[in-house]
Amino acid sequence: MGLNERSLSILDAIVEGHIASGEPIGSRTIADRQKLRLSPATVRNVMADLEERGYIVSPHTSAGRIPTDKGYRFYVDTLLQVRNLTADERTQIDSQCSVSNIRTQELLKQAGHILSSMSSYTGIVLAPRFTATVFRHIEFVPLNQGRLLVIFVSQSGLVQNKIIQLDGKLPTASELQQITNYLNNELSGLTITEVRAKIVEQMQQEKSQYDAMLKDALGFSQRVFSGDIEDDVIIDGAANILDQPDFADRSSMQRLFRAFEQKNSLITLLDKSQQAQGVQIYIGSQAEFEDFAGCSLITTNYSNGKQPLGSLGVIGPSRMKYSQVVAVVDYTAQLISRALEFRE
Amino acid sequence: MGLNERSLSILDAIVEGHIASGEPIGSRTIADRQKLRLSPATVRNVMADLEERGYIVSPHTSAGRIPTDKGYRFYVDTLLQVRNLTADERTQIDSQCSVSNIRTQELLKQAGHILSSMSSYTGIVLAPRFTATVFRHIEFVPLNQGRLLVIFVSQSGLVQNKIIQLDGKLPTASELQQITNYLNNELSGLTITEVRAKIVEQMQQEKSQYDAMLKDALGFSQRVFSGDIEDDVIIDGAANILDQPDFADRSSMQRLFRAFEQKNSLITLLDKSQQAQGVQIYIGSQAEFEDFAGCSLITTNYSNGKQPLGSLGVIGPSRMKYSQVVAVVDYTAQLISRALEFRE
DNA sequence: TGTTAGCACTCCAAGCGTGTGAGTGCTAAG
DNA sequence: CTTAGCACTCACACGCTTGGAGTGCTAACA
Repeated sequence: MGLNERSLSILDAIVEGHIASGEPIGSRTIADRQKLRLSPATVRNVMADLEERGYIVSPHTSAGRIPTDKGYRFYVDTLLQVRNLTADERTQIDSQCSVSNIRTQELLKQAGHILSSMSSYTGIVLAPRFTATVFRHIEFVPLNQGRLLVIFVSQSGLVQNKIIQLDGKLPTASELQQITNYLNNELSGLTITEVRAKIVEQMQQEKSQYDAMLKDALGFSQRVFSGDIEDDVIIDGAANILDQPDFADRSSMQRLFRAFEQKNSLITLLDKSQQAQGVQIYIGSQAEFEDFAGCSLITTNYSNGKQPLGSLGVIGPSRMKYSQVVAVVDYTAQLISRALEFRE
Repeated sequence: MGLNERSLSILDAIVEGHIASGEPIGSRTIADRQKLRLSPATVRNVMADLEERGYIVSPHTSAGRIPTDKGYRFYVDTLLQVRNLTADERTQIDSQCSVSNIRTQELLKQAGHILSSMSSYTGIVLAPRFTATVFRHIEFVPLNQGRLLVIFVSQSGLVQNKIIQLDGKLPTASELQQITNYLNNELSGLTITEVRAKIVEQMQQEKSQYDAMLKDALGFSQRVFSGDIEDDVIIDGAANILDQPDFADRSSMQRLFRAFEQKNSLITLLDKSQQAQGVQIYIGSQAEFEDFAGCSLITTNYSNGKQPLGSLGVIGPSRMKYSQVVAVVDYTAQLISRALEFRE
């Protein structure tokens, strides 16, 4: 059932050859550059076998073979040799990243830029889920027309804001201050998810029915924390995919750019990879990845040293320089994790 | 020197014909669809004249004529008839825009989406310059590692934040509160530009040398307000330009997408249009617009009823449905202005 | 039995000549 | 000044040919 030594070696040569050149690879090319000296005819026999098993196809009768998605999958799972970054690449990355004294959001943008520029594909970064971050501070600023601006801050310094419309009477400044103090004391140190639970719990307690301030406080905060906060994805270097001959035709470019604008399917994938361990590779038209047919996505998560916060990675053609990109993604994630280590 | 009635009419027909079809327009086509009945030969004479004056060119000997940038310029300045939006289009726009109870940022994103979807080109929105907005509120949240999160809010509810690194002793909570109160009292109602001036002025006064709190307050705020805050441009529907046959070739697509990623040249243009009155049209390789050769930009500013806040518009090929897009841009700006009327 | 040389076959891509149609500029007549 | 007529140009599509790359198959060989 499995592939023998020789088949592996030939499949490897086909995939790497095709990644390097972009052209279909013929039996001759393989026979020439192969350590185990084989004639093209023998290689052809093996290739016919590999084709039957679905690892490679030929675009037409008289062309060489190119890997299928299954072929790529097999390649990254078993044959791929991840190389280390050169010292040069490393310094290049380090110099693009100023870790200290900077907003988390900026840091993540830098990460996106590093990913795209080092890979020459498209860099993507999923910002930390706000619901998973730890509550630090809340602040109310009354605006005009009965609108109330609510600002909340996570332990790491991530800031989110929301405007709520108050219908009834407006609280006075001192009432607002009271509410602020109350919430800051009660909720500090909880994750947003925990905050939500706590609010619901407290609202059900009898006490809240009689204490007007408490009632207001809970009412506000429920409205604040109830809506979903849109997940934030940073995309850098989308234009790079225009350089890829793999997407030269109009329609596939359109498909990709629309997918980038949509973002949802990216979020799903990045979210999944956030929960996983180590570097993940999604290939071609694998499930949940239809919008990105012909692409591969290499991701891993970043953390604050304690828990995963988000994930980052690179999207490029299936015909991708995996060994390099995996190294870049991995290193960038480490860099970002270290930078965030003391923030959350 | 000027063009006579007939030349105008023919130039108009060429531009509109080419906008509608994308093809070069020949003398025959014009002669057929023209009110003033002229033979193709006569039309040809006029066309030769127009070509000599630089309003049109023919891509090759045996093709019709297409407008030059100068031709488009003349067309939009003198010949363009802006049509009104149909009731249908209007409701379509209105339905895409929920004006109330929403963050300014969201509102502007909606505007971008309206612009791109209604024009089927690319919508762009320049968010209000933070420096031009009116200061409302400042808040300090201490983070770990001597980092201080500063949040400031404009009158309209726009929130910006910044992290500053404190080297020396950290202020206590009550000192921070004092500083907060002081700044909120002193600076409220000023624009950020005025705020900057005031800080400098106060720092020069003798008093600030002796009052430690005041010194801290001024020191912090100088650091906060000194850096430039990146102008924010919203781009929606960049993928739409892939539909345009005008940018079918690889290189011009790349050029455009890179320009979108850069943003600076867009900001320059949008900023300029913010200071101007009414709808502005930039065409082709006009000065400051080299990155967008082959494109036109239609913009106008939006306001809060008192002063211009930012600008919005549409980028598309020079061969653009000007009459429709101008109407869309204009209407959208009105919509946004009305929505922001009571916010600032 | 596995490997290899040889051969016929297929198919793409590039090159070339040709015909066609659209559109022009020019000239001479109205 | 306008127009009909005509010769000319050029892009584009079509068909044809050729060359090369690569395949599958078969038969011989170790």
